[in-house]
Amino acid sequence: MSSPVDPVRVWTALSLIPEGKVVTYGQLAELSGSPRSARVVGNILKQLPAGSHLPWHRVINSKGHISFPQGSSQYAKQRTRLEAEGVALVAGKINLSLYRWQGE
DNA sequence: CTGTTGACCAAAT
DNA sequence: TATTTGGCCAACA
Repeated sequence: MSSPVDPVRVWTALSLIPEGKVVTYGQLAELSGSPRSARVVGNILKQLPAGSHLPWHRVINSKGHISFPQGSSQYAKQRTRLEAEGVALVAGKINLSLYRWQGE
């Protein structure tokens, strides 16, 4: 029994992530009601309009890394936004046990 | 229809 | 500890 991924639920869950906290793609998938759809969530984020106010930068992968190639403008953007809200990267990596959002 | 791809993940090697 | 492998789901050719 598989439920399709509803982009609206992803956007909603995303909007609830507090400043200074992060979630993984897999976690956002389960918060959206589709526990096995981490990759699909990534695709949905990719398709967000440029002007979106949603905190897409608070989503990282399970290793604590930003899922963009280092040196890309997107990587720089995400990193800058994270650090601006107090999320530190040590050796390019975020400490999940410290910054991961524990849900509501 | 089959095969490939991807802002992913966890287990096995 | 580092890589590879297999699984996942949706979109696309």
